[in-house]
Amino acid sequence: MIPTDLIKGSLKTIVLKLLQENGRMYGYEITRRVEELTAGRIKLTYGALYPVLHKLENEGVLVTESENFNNRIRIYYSLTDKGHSVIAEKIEEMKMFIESLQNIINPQPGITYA
Amino acid sequence: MIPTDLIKGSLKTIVLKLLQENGRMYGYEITRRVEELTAGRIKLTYGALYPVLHKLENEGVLVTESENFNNRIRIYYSLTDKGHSVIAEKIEEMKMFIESLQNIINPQPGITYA
DNA sequence: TGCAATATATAACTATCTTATACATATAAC
DNA sequence: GTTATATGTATAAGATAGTTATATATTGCA
Repeated sequence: MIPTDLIKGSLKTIVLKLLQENGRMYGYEITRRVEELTAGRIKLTYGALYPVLHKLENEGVLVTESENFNNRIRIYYSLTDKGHSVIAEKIEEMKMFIESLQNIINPQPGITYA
Repeated sequence: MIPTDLIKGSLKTIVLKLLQENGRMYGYEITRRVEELTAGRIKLTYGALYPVLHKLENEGVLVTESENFNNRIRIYYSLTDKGHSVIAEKIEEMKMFIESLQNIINPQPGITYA
């Protein structure tokens, strides 16, 4: 398991990226998918996820549609136009972050950035 | 520039990794080296760095030696035995973290973990 | 003489997540 | 039948870890 400290700052980017890939998803589904994609190494907690989803909705990054499935409510989230540009930016930041971390943990002489 | 939120949780690992690579370093030098290795994309703040160094020293992960250079005090930090095993562990976590992030931001069908 | 770089330090504040808790249904196992 | 597990959303209290601002002091360059 990856310690939560490491994951903290990436939560928003992870959520938005999944919505970009999948069109729309509900909260529970997002946690499932993250576990799947990371072989169980990243488990989002609901106490973190739902407040973030609500916040992103309030910021106009996400919109919701409520649906009923088997007598259970599902609240689907999807990206707004603003959301699409936000995630595009966050992905760039994430790539730079990963590249930077790799330069630190696996230093190679002569490595250069574009 | 990479937003600080993303970097937050990685601070300890970054610091310890540099000490593992370089034997011993002082605080100011660490921030310089991180900027160098990341093309200025990661800038550690002293308000974060020094408290972390002190904490790691208190935990027995680091030891210090004070030296005088040009009438300026330099406090060199280096890993203890405990520090060496701590960073080894943290590097493994960091690698899993990076791998996980890559699976999320760059999803490929059929990707599997070892 | 003034500014940038070098060098360490801490306190107040803020953001963000964890942990615990709450509520509610469906389904499989026993 | 009833118990456990999975599904599904939600929030409040507390902890953690960082940012921002500030302090102190020397060197070297313009």
